[in-house]
Amino acid sequence: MKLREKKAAKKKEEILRSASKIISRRGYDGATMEDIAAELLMTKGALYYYFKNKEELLYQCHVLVLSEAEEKLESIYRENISSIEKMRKAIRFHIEVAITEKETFNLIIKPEMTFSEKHISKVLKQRDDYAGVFDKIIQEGVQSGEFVVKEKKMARMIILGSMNWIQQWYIPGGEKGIDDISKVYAEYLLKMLT
Amino acid sequence: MKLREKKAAKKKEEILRSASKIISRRGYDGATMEDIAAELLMTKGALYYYFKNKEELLYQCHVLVLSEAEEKLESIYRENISSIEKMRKAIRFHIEVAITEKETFNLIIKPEMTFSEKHISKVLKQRDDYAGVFDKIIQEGVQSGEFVVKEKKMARMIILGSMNWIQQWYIPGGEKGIDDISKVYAEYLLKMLT
Amino acid sequence: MKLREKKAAKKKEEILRSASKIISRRGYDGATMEDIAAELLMTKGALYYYFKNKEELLYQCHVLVLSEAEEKLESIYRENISSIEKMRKAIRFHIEVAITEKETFNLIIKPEMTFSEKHISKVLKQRDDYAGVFDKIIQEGVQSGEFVVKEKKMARMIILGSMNWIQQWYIPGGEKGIDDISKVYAEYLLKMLT
Amino acid sequence: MKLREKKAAKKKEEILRSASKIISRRGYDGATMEDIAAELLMTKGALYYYFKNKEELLYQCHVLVLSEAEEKLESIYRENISSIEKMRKAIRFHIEVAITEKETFNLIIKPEMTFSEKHISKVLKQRDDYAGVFDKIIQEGVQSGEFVVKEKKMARMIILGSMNWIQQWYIPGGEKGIDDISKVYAEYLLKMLT
DNA sequence: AATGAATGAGGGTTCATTCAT
DNA sequence: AATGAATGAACCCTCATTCAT
Repeated sequence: MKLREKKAAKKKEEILRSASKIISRRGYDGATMEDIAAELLMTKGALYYYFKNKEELLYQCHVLVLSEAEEKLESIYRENISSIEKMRKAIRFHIEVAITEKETFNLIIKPEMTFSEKHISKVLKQRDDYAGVFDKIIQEGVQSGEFVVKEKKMARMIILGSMNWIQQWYIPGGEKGIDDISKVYAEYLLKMLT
Repeated sequence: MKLREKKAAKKKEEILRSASKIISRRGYDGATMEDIAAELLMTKGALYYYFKNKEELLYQCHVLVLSEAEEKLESIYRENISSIEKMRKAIRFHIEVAITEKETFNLIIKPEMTFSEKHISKVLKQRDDYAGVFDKIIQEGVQSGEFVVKEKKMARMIILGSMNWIQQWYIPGGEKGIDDISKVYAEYLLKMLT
Repeated sequence: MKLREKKAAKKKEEILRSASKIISRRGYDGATMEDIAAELLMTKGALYYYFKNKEELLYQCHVLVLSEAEEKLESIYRENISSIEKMRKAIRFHIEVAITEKETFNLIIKPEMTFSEKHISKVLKQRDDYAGVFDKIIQEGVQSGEFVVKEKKMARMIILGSMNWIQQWYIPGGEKGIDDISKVYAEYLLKMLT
Repeated sequence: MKLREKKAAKKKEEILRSASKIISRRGYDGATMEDIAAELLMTKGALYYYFKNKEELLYQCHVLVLSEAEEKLESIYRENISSIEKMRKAIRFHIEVAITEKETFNLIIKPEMTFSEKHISKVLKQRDDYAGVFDKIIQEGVQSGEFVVKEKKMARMIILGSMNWIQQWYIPGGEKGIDDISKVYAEYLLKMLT
């Protein structure tokens, strides 16, 4: 029983990983169920054994990717370091995820166009939760006097927005590596906050 | 003949304006040729008289929107004001365009997914040209001593990225208007540059 | 204009005739849009130019067939003959339709299983209207003293039901022709009414 | 072994009862093997242990339902009462079955559309056998002078057809109950025979 | 005796595209 | 310069059926 379920759960996750890869490569509309299945050496029909339909599959992708990321982010928030250091780590982490898992992170963009009413609110909630960790870091920094920010939400938007944009121009193996980018972004964005 | 051509050109532009509205409302895949035609009280077939295919139509949208925007941006750059003021104006302008013409500006995101190889390089070139104006302002500001920026390209990326992200959360008629947003963004981003 | 429209209307009717043929041959679920299109030497897609979807196509079949039949039935009712004679003619007509156009008449059976809520009420209404003509004839016959019927609705149900069942066993070119059947049915059913 | 077989037979019958319920509720095409299995708290696959395929399952439904009905009908025929009374009872019984077990009785309609050549002749034979009991009652009644019928087959067709049609309009819990309907039908149909 | 998992053939539907008129 | 009509490819999804376990 337990074994079976575990196997099924593993398969589901496997599918989700593949799916998010394809989806971000081709876009939500561009990624066909056939594509996703092919990547997994399955047939279309098999996907429907695990997921009710395309939207459900996509939604689960979103849940998987974002909850993992949020967890990691929270752990950074709980570390016993200065707010500046937390923000630096958070920036570094987010950029890494946004780039190396570009595939899955793209799902976050334009969710209204992808999700039906049934899921949209939950999707937005999860996004807010994730962004909320950045808010908490900023808030903490302001209270400790490390940051000087009046419009905290706006600041957070600027930080996240600028990082999410990286995917647009980042070229793997290009001149600048993730490390370089992270350092500069952290430096400049922290300059804005302090 | 000349008249004919002018008439056609006008019609073409009319189509492009409508098209970009629809496309950004529904997304590139979501917008059907039928939708676009309907908005113009035309039939699908007529569009093909003016444009070879959907991609061509989209490409022309991109050209139209971006060249207009670049022109305006250049005119700001040529104004006889400080670099800080130019940047403030540029930020204000870009945000305004990105929001009020969100419709058309969305075309800029993820061009590789939409355009075939035939157009992609030209599209990217135009984007670079547009971004180049920001580079020029930064460069000028650094030379004049107004800005202190070592990684100029990165700084520009942060500026543009953060602004382009606004569409993701901006709600027309919401708490914050474009003016408010522009002011805060300009303040914070300039804080980063100076 | 008028010409165009007429042409389209003709085509629509053509499609409906073919469709009802196929549908009754294979059943509603068994009849694929491909089958229907093939019969008309069209492609599937073309059908969707004329009809929104399969249900709409089917619904229009129903409307076409039943309104024609009702009209004819009404004309029998308006003839200047005895109620007995009217009933005899109506029986004869209905049997003929039910047999020779078996294809289309089968649509009437089990409409709840075929039509969605959107159409079901209209479909049932039309069926009632058609049956209503039989009611009128019975009513008239009772008033004129030709018929002796207390449960008029039931009598009508028996009459229509028995006739609709003919399709189940009738074999074209078999021992009994439509004429024979009609005569016997009329005789026996009238015996019930008088 | 014997026990095993008995157990299997019991299970088979259980399945058939459930199946006919589902099938008639949703129609033959509408009822999926999954639906049928679910009603029995089984999985799809298990059905295939007992029945070769869907058609076989349906065929066995038909056999079960009809042979039970025929048996009962025969017992009515063997009762020591007048032909009129037998017919009245037969009518009453058939209506009851057709309504309360509407689920299973629908299988009888349009068998050609459901069964392949392999089964069709046997299905039709069984239907004929069932109808044959009505024939016998009519025949007996004619010989005893109770009925006056020349076209006996036709008369039987009218009787059965009118009754089978009841499902089309009968609404459980409606104005008329089975008792009422049976009485009127018996009265009118007997009027036709006598 | 039964299950979970997978397959594969189709079915309805949408749409960019074409073309005669 | 534009339209109505049609095509065809692709897509999402369903389901009877199979099979290893």
